[in-house]
Amino acid sequence: MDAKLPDWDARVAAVVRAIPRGSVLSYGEVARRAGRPGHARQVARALAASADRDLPWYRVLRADGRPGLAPASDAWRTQCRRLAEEGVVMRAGRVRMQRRPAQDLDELLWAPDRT
DNA sequence: GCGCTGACGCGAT
DNA sequence: CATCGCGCCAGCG
Repeated sequence: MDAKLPDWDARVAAVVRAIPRGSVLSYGEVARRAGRPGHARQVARALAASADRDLPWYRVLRADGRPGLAPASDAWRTQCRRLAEEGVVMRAGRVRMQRRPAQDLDELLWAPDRT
């Protein structure tokens, strides 16, 4: 019904804050946990829009394990540094993360959101 | 109101 | 593995 979900940003923030120290999540995974499978881009936008400094946004990476920011950019370096501080190991500019064990294609296509 | 853009994802090449 | 291309969706000219 109401597709506006004014608390979307808040939800994303909550999910991100819940990421344990030294661990990471992909944008897509965050979107899923926030109740909107497939909305990875909106997660990115939410993070970019958020002015919350305490938000561990750096624990959110792309599905391929690379930071979503422009390589060598200011924020990019910050992200790598903070991750390193938490013991997250990066290899060739990307974090080793296990790719999601492809669930049923059906579910992927229908992607019902659970509010 | 329309079209471009982007802190994405994934199969195909 | 590294790249490319296309699909998605909401925010913003």
